[in-house]
Amino acid sequence: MLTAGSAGEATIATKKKTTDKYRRILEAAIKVFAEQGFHQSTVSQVAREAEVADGTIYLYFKNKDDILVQFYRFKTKQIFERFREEVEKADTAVEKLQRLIRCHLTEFQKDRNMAIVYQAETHQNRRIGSDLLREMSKMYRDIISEVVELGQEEGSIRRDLYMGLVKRFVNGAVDEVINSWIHSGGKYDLESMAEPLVELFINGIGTPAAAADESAAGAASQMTA
Amino acid sequence: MLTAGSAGEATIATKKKTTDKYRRILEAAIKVFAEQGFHQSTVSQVAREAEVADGTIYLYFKNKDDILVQFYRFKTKQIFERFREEVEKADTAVEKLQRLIRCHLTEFQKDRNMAIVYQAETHQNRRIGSDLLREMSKMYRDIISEVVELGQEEGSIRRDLYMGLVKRFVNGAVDEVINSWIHSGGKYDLESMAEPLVELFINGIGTPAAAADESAAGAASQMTA
Amino acid sequence: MLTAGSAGEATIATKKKTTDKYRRILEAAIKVFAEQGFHQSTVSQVAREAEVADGTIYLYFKNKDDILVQFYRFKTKQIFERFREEVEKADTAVEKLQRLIRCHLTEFQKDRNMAIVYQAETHQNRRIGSDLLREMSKMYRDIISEVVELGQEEGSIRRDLYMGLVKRFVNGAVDEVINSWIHSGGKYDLESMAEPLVELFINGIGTPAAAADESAAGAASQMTA
Amino acid sequence: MLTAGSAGEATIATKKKTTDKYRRILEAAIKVFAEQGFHQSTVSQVAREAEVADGTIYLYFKNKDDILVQFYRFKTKQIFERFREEVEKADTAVEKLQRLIRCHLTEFQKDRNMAIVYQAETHQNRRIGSDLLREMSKMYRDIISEVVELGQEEGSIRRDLYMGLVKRFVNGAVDEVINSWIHSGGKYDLESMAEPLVELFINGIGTPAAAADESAAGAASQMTA
DNA sequence: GATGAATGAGAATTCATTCAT
DNA sequence: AATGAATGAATTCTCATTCAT
Repeated sequence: MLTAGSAGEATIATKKKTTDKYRRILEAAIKVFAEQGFHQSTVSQVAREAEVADGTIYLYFKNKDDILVQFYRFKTKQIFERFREEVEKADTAVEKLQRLIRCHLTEFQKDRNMAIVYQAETHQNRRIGSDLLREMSKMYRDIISEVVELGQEEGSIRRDLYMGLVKRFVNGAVDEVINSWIHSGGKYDLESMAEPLVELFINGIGTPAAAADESAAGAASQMTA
Repeated sequence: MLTAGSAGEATIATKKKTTDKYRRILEAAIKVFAEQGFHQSTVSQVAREAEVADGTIYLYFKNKDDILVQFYRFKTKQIFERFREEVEKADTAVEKLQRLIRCHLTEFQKDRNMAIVYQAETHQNRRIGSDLLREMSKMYRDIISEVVELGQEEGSIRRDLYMGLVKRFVNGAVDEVINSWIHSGGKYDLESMAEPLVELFINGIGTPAAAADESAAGAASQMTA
Repeated sequence: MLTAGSAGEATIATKKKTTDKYRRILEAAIKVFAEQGFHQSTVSQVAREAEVADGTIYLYFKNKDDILVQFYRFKTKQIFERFREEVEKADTAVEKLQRLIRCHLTEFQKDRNMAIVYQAETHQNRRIGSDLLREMSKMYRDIISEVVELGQEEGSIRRDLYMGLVKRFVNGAVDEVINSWIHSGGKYDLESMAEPLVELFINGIGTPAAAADESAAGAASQMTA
Repeated sequence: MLTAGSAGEATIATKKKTTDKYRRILEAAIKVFAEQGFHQSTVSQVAREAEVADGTIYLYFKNKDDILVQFYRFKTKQIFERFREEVEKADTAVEKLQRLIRCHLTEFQKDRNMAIVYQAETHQNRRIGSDLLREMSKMYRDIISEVVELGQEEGSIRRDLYMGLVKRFVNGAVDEVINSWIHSGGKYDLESMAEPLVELFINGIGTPAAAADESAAGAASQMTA
């Protein structure tokens, strides 16, 4: 999970060892943070879990906060790269959306510790610089935009949508599904929620008949900003 | 906001003063926590903001955590009572849903500090006993259930819905809308998001045509558990 | 136990009530101190036990330490008056000694809380001014001196004794017997230890034969200062 | 005094330093506690006296109480080992008793701070687990038992003795002699009290004549349990 | 690079004492 | 005299961070 894929598979032994230790610390940190929460965790606990000395951590990270920031930055980048890959595999908007959501759920299901820390920090917006948060938000929005715009061209997605709201609508629902899964102790299969969730995004909870009625009133009040 | 409505509107002067100080501390705490985060805030800062001595806080709260717990417990109760009231004012399911969402957004818009602390804790699930969190989740689910079931009877809401997912779908989207508003610095009007959001819940983002296509495939994969 | 016998049975109602409260606080304090130790006890606990307000305590006592000092001063005086009375009732030295020891044990057995606090403070020599402690030590020594001197005149007590040592010898043994009793939970009868203890003081643990041998060597090394 | 003899005389420099610091803290603590009393002393004062940082203390001791407990446990063990050694050096009961008492007094005279803290805690029975206290009491009793039983076989010590009482009799007297010495400011020679004290234990304060009279009455009331 | 002992600033909490009512 | 809410100084303990080895 935390493989620094882009780090270029260091060729020198020393470098390799170094990277190893970096990864070991990061993974240990996520485990400890997931179990106890960031504030309740101590640098010593992370060091013990990583089987390094306390001081060693400061050779790889500026300070305790930096562990979280580096994790978050790396993970965000990694996840969005995966998202892009997945979305590109499909042709239609609906299929793209489905792949996006499934990928999102699958990635978080694969590593529950990561999921816990990632979700907690996303909603904490303090330690993680708000720049990073904004950037992340934008990346998500860009993906959604692309998909929605494609759907609009295809005729499968409505044209009267406020993109900012659609992004929050999708992102919020997925996040909540993940949070519920975390709180449940990760007992059920998260990935299987992808399809029904997308179906809700597309069709909503209303009946077609009601939708027809609603559309008259609703469309009028639509935000278009 | 933080008026302990049920505390019995103390008639004696002494009692009144006591309640006053309790409220002053609670309000100060929420302000400080909102600005700096719970962990970054010190009891001394709260005391200074409330203009009381550090020790005074411990006359009203068991410890630092207890401030948050009492706030959360009280606020949750208060909010859900408001939700119930609002929902009952309307007759149709769609109207009920609209009132619920609008009320939710309005309440949080009214007090940004409260909103910040409340949202952060809801996604923190450490300090706040998970019992309280579960209970809160259930309350939300119950309200949604009622509305959805009414809609199903009316014929305005689909019958093939997995209630657990619908709850997360709605709750998640609303939460994300609130979070975005908080991060934006509370600059725009939150309440105005209610209508378009509900419209999305009802109709989804798909076009009726696409919905017709999708329903064939989608309905088959619907969770009904 | 804590009746201020010498206070003169106040004749005015107000005065009586006042004295009552003073006694109530003192008794409550001894109970609380005995159960938890002086430092572990709080003024509030004493107030609660005495059923008065915290502030009331400061109308009768200068501060927390003063409660202990007043108790100790009063109790010491009371005890030594009793000791004197008892000693005077007998004619022979041995009988006087027996009455003294029995009285000592009986008084402490009568009120275990008092015993606990008294013994602890006697060996603490910090809070209690060392003046008081010295005075107490002197009183004990004076009583012992009298008895021993009488015995020497009678011919029942040896003449080659260093009084300071005899006082410690007797006082130490009695104290230890009381301490053991306290630690045992006050389960057995303390008073019944008086007679065998005095018998030990008088005869020692050696056999007469050995004593004869020993006396030759022992007497030579006797302190006479 | 506080040398952790059994700690294995660390051979590595690092280890040595560690042990050094442990001892430095312990010695500083005893000094500070002796001067001000345990409760009146602060961890900071101990740290200052030991010339270490406050936090360093917590590397070697679980908490403030633990300093006292470790001191007491170690000292108790050390003292009783010395007692045993001394007792074994002599052949007759009287000589053994003399060596025991002299050793007891000598050890406490050697280190007045230790003596103050040790005596205070022995009579405090709160912080020090009562298990430890009971164990200590038992050790003392065992030594006394051995000596007394030997004396009974030799014919130098009376057979009609209640061992529990004899132990308190001896222990109490010695303790009181030490306490008096402490309160006097440690001015005179404590060791010199050993011989006259033992002489008192053996022969008592009565004259042989009186003893003869007394024995008739006394023996009858002797506890034999 | 790696270590881990040492540091000391900082935080929560307690509680004796005061004082307005 | 009595109250008890309020105070704030004082204390213990934690833990991120440093640095000599």
